[in-house]
Amino acid sequence: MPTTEAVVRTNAGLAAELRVGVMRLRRRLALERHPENDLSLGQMAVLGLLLRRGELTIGELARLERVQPPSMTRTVSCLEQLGHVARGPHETDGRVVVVTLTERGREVVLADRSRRDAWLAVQLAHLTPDERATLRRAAPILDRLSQAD
Amino acid sequence: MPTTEAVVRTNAGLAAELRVGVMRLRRRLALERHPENDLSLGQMAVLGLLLRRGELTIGELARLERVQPPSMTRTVSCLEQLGHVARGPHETDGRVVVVTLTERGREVVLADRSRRDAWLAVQLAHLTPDERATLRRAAPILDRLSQAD
DNA sequence: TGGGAATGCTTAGCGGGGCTAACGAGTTAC
DNA sequence: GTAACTCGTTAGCCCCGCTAAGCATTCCCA
Repeated sequence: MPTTEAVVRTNAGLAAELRVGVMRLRRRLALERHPENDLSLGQMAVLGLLLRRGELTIGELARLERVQPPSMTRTVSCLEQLGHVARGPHETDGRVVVVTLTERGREVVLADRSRRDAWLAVQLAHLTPDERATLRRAAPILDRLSQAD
Repeated sequence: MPTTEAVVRTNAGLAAELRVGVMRLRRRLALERHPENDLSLGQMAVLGLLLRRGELTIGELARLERVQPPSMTRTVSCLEQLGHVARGPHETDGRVVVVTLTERGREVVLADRSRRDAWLAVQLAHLTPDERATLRRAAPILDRLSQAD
């Protein structure tokens, strides 16, 4: 029976470990919803993108989150119903829908994010500086991996 | 507008980056289902546990995956229907259900895992040795984070 | 300039997989 | 013997991926 350390020395072993770790951590993060807020992980991600990059189309949001358009349509519709986001027409292209953050959405995402990340930030504070440094380097790599073909 | 690097210097910023990265990578990994196999991420995780640790009860599986019992009941039922797993009685405690890997389940999980992790392993091979080393160190930290309260 | 191809979004519907609430069967403690 | 607890299940909710198919709109080209 190989130990975890030995298994992780191969790429396949590292792949398996990463898969399980990523899966479990996401599950844990999804759980961290405050009763008073009703933003899901996917909604958070979209509001975060709009906050950082200004208005975006449905298609751009879908590509950035690596999701199929129908999935993004649904998320945006939900956010629109909540009043956090507004749909608008494109200046020149009648097919395109432009999504913008409403003022209320801006407030909500900032407040919500700080609450939501509070749990994880606390856990991070319990790690050693070395471990935090590892995660700092790992985070962008994970994101890049998710964008690979 | 702060750059990503600056944001990640704080624990809250790192938390946000990790959240997004983990979310996206899990999505990407869940997508990597081969048409010929019908094992989902959750099913893989359970079969992997049984492969490594032998027979386990529903409750043990739920605790190990950090899932509520009803969720594990459903996953195990599905695996049982597929013939990859068998439910059995506990020796002394009539309440407990013991789950074991069938011979077929054993074969399937090994074949499936290698196919499933193939994509990720290829991506890992494209990274620099330094980046791979970072992920090797990060993987167990992610898993530990997922187990925190 | 008219018409087919391409593009952007939506609708409909499927499935995985989390959760809580409530309950029955079995066990334990008193 | 009975009350309290524990394990697993059922029922039902929600999130959030996906594909297939359809409707506008735009683009391109004969």
